Amino acid sequence: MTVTAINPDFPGATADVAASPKRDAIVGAATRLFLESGYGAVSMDAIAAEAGVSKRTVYSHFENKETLFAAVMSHLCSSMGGPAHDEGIPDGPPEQVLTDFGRKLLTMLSSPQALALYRVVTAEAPRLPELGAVFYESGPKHFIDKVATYLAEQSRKGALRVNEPERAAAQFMAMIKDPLHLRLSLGVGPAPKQGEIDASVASAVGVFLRGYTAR
Amino acid sequence: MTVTAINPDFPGATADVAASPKRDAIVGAATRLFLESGYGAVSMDAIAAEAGVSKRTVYSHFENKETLFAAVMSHLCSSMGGPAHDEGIPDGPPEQVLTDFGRKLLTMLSSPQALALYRVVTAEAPRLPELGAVFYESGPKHFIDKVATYLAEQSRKGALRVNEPERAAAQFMAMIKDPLHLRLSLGVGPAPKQGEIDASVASAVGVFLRGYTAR
DNA sequence: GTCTATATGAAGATAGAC
DNA sequence: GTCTATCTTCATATAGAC
Repeated sequence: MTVTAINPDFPGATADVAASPKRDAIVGAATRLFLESGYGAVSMDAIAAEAGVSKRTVYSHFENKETLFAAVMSHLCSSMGGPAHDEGIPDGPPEQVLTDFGRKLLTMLSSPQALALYRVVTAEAPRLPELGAVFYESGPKHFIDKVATYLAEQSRKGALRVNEPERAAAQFMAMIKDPLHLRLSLGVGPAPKQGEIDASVASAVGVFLRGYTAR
Repeated sequence: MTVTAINPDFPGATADVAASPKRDAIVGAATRLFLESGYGAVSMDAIAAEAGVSKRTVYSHFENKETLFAAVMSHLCSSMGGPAHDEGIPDGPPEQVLTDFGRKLLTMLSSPQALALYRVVTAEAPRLPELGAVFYESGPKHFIDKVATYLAEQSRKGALRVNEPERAAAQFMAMIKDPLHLRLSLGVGPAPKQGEIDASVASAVGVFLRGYTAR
């Protein structure tokens, strides 16, 4: 699913038309700098320097800073999650499937890139409402829908008892994500070790399954 | 618990010394503007105008913009949560107590003020690590600790079966908070109605209790 | 398309009078 | 302590040559 499909009016959502090397360099440089320091703290001078082009070149490709930012965010949102974004959730026993999915998800969300994107989007969402919406749809909502579909199917099979698949999926994602992600997004504590991720996921999956297992 | 008690080194954490009317006006104006637009987008001119004083007066009370920001954030963190901040969790049956606590918490977290504070802190945390830490301790961690204490006590009484109270408390908070808060913090969707909050809390409490009830 | 150089405006911070 | 007026810096955006 492309961002364009979600909202064609979001600036920068129009497809990456001609693959220009300098344009790519500009977008790449802007991506690094925006994720590192946020929108306001990055100057067009810095972007030009990081990209190895002149400032005039930046302005020949993008009307202004806002447009460039929108293009960068749009691209990041659509490519977020990497391979996991397009993979479906396989059929299988809930404990194994949810544990596997939860580990992948939490590992991804704990990455410095994902945290930086989340921070920037959260910060700029009030100013750019479309940005928040696009991020939510292509990120959290996208994964919630996948889990909800899986839960509904398992419920149909009798493996689980889930009356509101979307709400249950959001609760699952919350328990997987929030305890660690909240700390990390505030910069509290070090990067998590694999064992920490595994333990958090295992506990969350346990609570969730006890809460939603048919009896 | 004051911010000073958490980290005396956090700039602005020193107690509100002399109650000066103009100083209060400046802090009040800065609070409104920072919460509304974030750190970078607010100018010292705007703060002075909003406070009804000259810019020179602002600088006579605060060394620079950073210091003023730290003072505002410090004050907000310590007063966050309103009355609920200092109340303990009463003893009582888990379903009723957790539902009541969850409603209060989610209502507070859904308020425009709390959302604005969360956005600003998240955005500036990478630049000001102490800010993220102070917010986490006086906000999320503070409430997690309360819940953990309650859960441990109920576990001791045999009403619940909780081996890791802190982890369980974080999971509870996550299910209460995240589904709605994530959307709101990204500016997706309208302000929640009371019924929406109640339904979300009721569902989360149900899952949590089924996951942690002794059997 | 790309560069060097520059115009324009805003924001943080200060000078000096009262 | 407080004000008006100003300085300095820097970021967005543009001009004009190649």
